[in-house]
Amino acid sequence: MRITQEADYALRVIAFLTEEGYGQIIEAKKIAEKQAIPLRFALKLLRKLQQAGLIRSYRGINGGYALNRIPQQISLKDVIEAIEGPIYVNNCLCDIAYCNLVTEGTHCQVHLALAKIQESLLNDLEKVNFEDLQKKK
Amino acid sequence: MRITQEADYALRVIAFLTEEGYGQIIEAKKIAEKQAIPLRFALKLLRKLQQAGLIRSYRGINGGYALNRIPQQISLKDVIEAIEGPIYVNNCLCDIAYCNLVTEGTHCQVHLALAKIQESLLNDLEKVNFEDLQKKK
DNA sequence: TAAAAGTATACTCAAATGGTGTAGTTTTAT
DNA sequence: ATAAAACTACACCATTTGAGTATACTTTTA
Repeated sequence: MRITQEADYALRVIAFLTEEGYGQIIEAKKIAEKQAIPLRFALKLLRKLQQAGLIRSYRGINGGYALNRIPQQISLKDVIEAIEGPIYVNNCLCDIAYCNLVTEGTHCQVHLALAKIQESLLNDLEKVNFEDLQKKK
Repeated sequence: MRITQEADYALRVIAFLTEEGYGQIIEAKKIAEKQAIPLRFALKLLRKLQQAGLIRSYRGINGGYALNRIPQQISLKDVIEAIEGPIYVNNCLCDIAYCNLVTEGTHCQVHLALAKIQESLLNDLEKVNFEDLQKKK
């Protein structure tokens, strides 16, 4: 019931890019140092953020990474899912094949309850964007 | 961001004991079979539920397990934490030593936001009890 | 007093997680 | 043109966690 270290790093990377300003290109080395992330690990994680369309990269000298959307349009959920894939509170909600207790095609009461918990969690994660986070500083 | 299979099993065990009725003693073998949990694994998990005070055990012939509280007083959170320990949405919220970005003794904005998410999640998990779950059937 | 239950502890195995290493490719300042 | 500074791709490694199993008990009661 915990996000991974990698997702935590990723959240802080986006927060950092937000601080530096939308449109600013920052090289991986600086990002990694400032956020205390091992460089190679940061590079890998940055690529995932890029593939998810949250940031874009610039190669060559003076290259680096910049936000690809305004901070207001990036939510906690976007970042976590960019790293970990879709969020599911339990296996069964991810793939019903995991559920050995499916009764006539529907979930059991426990899993229906978890589905609601999940929905509310996703909602909460979607509501927080990085512009808000920045403002609070 | 997912509960473990073991916690999922545990939720269903409590739901099952609720169905069977408060005060009913059910042996591990039956619980395991009905919930499709490997027997030895179920035994281990049942002990955790017992140590958390959610169920109690009866040894010897005709022994088994029974709820130790009325279903209304057992929440999803109680069961999950009995198995997995306290719920933390990220490492840093569990132990601030994990956080390499602590600024003047307080959490960074990202971690403050996660703390709120966690609070709301815990709240949701606490609100659902097994009497409610049972009623919905 | 034997059998049917639970208890305790330790082990195994596979997958996930966090992190590295090597060998590229692209871009731009000179 | 070209060298250096960036990103890219992919494969590897070590630890931890998760799921499940094995062995040897203890307790209770028919």
